[in-house]
Amino acid sequence: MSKNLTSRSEDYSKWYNELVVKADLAENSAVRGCMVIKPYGYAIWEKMQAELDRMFKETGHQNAYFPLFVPKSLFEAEEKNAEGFAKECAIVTHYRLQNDPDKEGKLRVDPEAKLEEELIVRPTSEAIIWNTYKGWIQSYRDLPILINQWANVVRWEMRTRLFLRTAEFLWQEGHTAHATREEAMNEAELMNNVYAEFAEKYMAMPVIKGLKTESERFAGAEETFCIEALMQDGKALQAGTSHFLGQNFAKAFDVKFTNKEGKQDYVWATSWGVSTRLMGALIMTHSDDKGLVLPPNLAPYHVVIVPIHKTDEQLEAIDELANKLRADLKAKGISSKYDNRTTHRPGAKFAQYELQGVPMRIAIGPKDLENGTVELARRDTLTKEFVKVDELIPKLESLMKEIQDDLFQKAFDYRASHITEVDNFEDFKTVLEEKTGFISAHWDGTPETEDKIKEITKATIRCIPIYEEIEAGKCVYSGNPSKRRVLFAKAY
RNA sequence: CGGGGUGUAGCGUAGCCCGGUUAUCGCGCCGCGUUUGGGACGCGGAGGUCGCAGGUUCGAAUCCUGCCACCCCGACCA
Repeated sequence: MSKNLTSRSEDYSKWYNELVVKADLAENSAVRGCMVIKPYGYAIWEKMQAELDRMFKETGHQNAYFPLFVPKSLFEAEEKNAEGFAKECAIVTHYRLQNDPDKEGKLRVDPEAKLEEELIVRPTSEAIIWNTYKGWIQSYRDLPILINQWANVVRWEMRTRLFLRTAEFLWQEGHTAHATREEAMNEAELMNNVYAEFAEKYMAMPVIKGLKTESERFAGAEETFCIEALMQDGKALQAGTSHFLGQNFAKAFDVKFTNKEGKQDYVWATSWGVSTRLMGALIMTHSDDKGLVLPPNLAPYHVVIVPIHKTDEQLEAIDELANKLRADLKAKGISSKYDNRTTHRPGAKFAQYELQGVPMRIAIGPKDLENGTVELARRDTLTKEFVKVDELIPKLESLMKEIQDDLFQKAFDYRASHITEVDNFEDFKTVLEEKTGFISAHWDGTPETEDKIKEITKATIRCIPIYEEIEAGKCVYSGNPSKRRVLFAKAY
């Protein structure tokens, strides 16, 4: 089933609307490709943030915050980085409005209020952060600096896609400074591993850890680690990146330190980030035709309880049982919601919580009160069973883990069946079109071949997998010698 | 920015080619009643700058021009 996030069909627009709406401001609005994230969608992001933040802190990082605006002179300091982002920047040129003398009741930009120097709305924060680090670092004793920032950034993309590429997005960006090349490289790989662990353990989304080729690398980086995931429609998605920046930014911002030998050296840098794109990844990895399917580890609530009743007395009795169950669940760390609205019928509620992807659902009706049971349904398999009230809590505890594991396994099996080894270009094209997914093929290592393949097939090298057996062969396109296979795919 | 498409109520739409009563239908919304183990039903009701601006015409959702927005395909990208 295709899980195209940008589809406008009624079914899909219904569940995107549950999470998010496109920014829809006044007519003539130039707000383009931005998102309003609704409370339920934001709650999922908050769960992601909480787990990532914990993982960052466990690996020795601290949070800080840097300005939204980057003076143009700072922005352009690191040439490659500036060049990479130049085409997609929002720029502040004025700081004041005034009444328009020609149009009653309208405002215009005050031409007198032009800024001396334009401000770039950050598309990423390396420049402003490294300009700040300059003042913080003199000695190897000041290193390492291990800082993360939660922020919004703006990239004026030519074409936006809901969640995957919005003009403004929320993310975290880590920016670290180190005394040695080796330490910085280790940091970059460490954080890529943190991302991979988060993706697999919390999002139940299997990822491939790898390195980007030179042409896919972050602007200003010497090496880019990444995690690549495969969506249900067979397209690849870059889910996170971690960059070894070498001394590029230190040189651009003149950040030197005195090392143990008393000599001056430039600082070594990394940066790494994941964004609200991960919500798109989550949706496209697990959702089905009924809506979202959330892994328990990221669901805003794990269980929803729906009463079914005819009389007020029955509802009271169900309320009592539900509240007792909720207290027991809370004690076990399982979060729940009790929906005893009388304005909606049970069937409507069932459909709504399926749309929201709540992992487990309990329905309690008069028959259950008689029998001492409840009806338990799981979202991922859409199966239902009756469970004795006494056995419910341990059952839910084990189901939490089971659903989490099953979701991962299902996604893993799908991906495993969509990594295809290919040894000639005809097969390459056929597999790409008909089977989709990742293609593992030999590549001669040149950007020219990479470009050519992209031009012909629209497939790009998603990554050079890190943990894979090395095997020599011949390039699938040029026939030249190849040291190893790399992963190609069509990507979002 | 190039190629294609679409804009009609909160959402999804008919009507447009071939101009002509009060702009169609479904969902949703409001009221009353009956209902409640998978998206309830009946009756009544509210809700519209037909994307915007200009033009043609006795008359424009419909034809013409310009603009804007969105979607798909490129280029760009997390």
